[in-house]
Amino acid sequence: MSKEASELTKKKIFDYCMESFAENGYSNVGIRNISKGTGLSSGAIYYHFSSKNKIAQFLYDTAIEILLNKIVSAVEKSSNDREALKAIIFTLFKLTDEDPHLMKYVLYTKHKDFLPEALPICSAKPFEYIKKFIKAKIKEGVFRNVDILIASSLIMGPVIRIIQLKMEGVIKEDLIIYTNPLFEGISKSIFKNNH
Amino acid sequence: MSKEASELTKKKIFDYCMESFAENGYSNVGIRNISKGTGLSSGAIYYHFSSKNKIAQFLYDTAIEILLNKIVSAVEKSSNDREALKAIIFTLFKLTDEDPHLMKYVLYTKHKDFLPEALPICSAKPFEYIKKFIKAKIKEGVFRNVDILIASSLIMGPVIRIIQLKMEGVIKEDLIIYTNPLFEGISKSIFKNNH
DNA sequence: TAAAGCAAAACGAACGTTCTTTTTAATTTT
DNA sequence: AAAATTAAAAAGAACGTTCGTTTTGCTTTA
Repeated sequence: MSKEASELTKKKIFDYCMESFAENGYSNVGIRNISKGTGLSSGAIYYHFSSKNKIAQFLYDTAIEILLNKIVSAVEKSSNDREALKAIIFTLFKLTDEDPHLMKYVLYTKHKDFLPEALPICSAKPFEYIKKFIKAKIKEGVFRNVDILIASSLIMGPVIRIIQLKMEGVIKEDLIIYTNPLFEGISKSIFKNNH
Repeated sequence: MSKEASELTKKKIFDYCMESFAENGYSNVGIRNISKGTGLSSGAIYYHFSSKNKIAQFLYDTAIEILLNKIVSAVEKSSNDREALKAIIFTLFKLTDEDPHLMKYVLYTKHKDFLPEALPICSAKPFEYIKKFIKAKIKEGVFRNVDILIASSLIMGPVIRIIQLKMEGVIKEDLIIYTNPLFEGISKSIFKNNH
């Protein structure tokens, strides 16, 4: 069988599990369920992944990497501090709109329950990157001089909250429309100069 | 057998399950585990609760009620708007310090995974109460006139974020020490007049 | 024709739950 | 007051089912 076909079935497993783990929870998704959902046999699944848990790990690692890349490139494209912060918010909202399952799996899942050695999500690379960004802006005197935990909570708290409201079905619309109003609110709490 | 003794064993099951469900996740806690943890037999457990799921429901309902009572009484004791908001934050932080398992079970659990008809936590009574409070303050012109979703995210987002950081082990200290600095930050984003 | 890809059946362990039996404590009877 | 009765409480084995995983064997492709 061709290598592309093999990669295709692997992708099929990936996609279905991302959606199903996110929507139904890891423990509620069995191999037989994945089998039915992908149209593959359990043997085929175990040919591509050595265990159910390894699928979850792979999903996690991949999702974290995607998220990190998007955030880094969003920040690097920005030409000033306010733009950078807004870009972070926009990127997270946009990704939630475009790939809700991925975002749900990353931000709305207790990975510790089935990935014992996974870092708490706030300590994962994307959020460590944001934390570093915030730290730098405090040091530069752009953000108010408050405890880093306070600062990152004031900034990321509302963002993550909005995303969770979307995931819980409270918000129906695309999240990107909330970028500006939320940014305005966050700005007032964290920027030293609100010109 | 005495009624008090019966209530005591029920409490024993309650306490162990609250802790164990919160720390290990509902699916990872079996009846045999509860049996071992409480020193009771599975028969004894099923004598007091008709199913494992019913235990989880009971925990949820009880926790929600405790939370609601604390928040309502905190708000009602306050003599002005700023005090009221600070009291909400303080109450949530204090409860997290005093009963981390309860708070973890309420705020850090995907109840939908095992309680199919549970409301999303943000739509549960305590948070609906807070939402009403925020709505009223917007109407009164105390808070800025922004979308209610934005307002509640700006206010509760950072609070919940701090609580989650504590639950993930990132924060070691008691949360109540963060009440004032966080309140100051949130104030700037939401109050019309920051005197 | 060897290897890769997959299907299907089967395995043992663990699950939630049920069942029967025993223990315990309070109440009633003598 | 002691003995008998009753019902609640708890124990623990057993049940059927589902779980993740393994095994075996058949296709299909390089």
